[in-house]
Amino acid sequence: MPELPEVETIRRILEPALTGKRITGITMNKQKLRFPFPENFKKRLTGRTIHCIQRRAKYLLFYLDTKDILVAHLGMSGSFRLMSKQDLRVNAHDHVTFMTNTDTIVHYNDPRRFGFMDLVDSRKLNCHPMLRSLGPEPLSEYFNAEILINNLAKRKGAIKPALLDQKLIAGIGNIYACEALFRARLSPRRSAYNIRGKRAEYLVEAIKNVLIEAIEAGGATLRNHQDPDGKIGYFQNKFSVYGRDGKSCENCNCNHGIRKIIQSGRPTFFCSTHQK
DNA sequence: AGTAGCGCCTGCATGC
DNA sequence: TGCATGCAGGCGCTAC
Repeated sequence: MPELPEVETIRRILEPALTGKRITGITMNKQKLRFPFPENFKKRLTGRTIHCIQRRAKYLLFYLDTKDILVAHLGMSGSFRLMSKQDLRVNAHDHVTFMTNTDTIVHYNDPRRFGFMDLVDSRKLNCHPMLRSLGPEPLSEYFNAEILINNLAKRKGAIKPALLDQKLIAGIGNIYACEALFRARLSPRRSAYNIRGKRAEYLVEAIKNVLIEAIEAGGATLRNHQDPDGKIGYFQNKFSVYGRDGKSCENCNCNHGIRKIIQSGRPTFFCSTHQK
């Protein structure tokens, strides 16, 4: 599923359901997802208690009572599903199942297997290859106009692909890049280094606001994905541009409406009248 | 050194 | 109906 708001939504559902619970068994029916599972995956997790669940960018971090952290990334199609033991049913693409010392079990489902799981020593979390070059968390105080301007200064290309670069800002994906640029009234084709001063301030505000609103809505649900508790988010109903090509722009009376273009091989949706 | 393109996978919508 | 094609919320690797 997952951009930052969707991963945060999942975290908020899993945390109360799993905190303090002990993993009593693990079932896996694939050797690897995107990458092989780490050595002794089952052994290192079985018997461990989950202390808390945090998030960094689009990664879920399960802190255990050992020094290990279970790092999980959902790729394009990963999801978690909470169930009780009496309803235990394995669906297609349930690749990992966690049993606990309570009635709670968790399935990790991922049809495309672009996600992955790893175990990392908590003291070395920031050295993990997938985490060490991540840029600032957009909802933290460390993400502000000054930082954004700095990070964009050396970028030659357009702003929209730059927003997808996790080294510059962590957690934004294709939907929220499009939505944030619409809110900031900035063209996705504008040069990244050209965003300074007020424009950078508007963009920072737009990014923070769209992410916060999406989290409050329980994330966006596309293609029948479900949250761990079986519910769906509804932010997809509040998209201003994503997937709305050919429709009219809510903020102007232009004739062209919302357009779809391809940037760096990925679709971008915008209104060329509203966004400059 | 920064950036575009490709590949990894499956499921779904579309069009013939 | 059946099949081929294109497309999808991510990201690392490669080649320029």
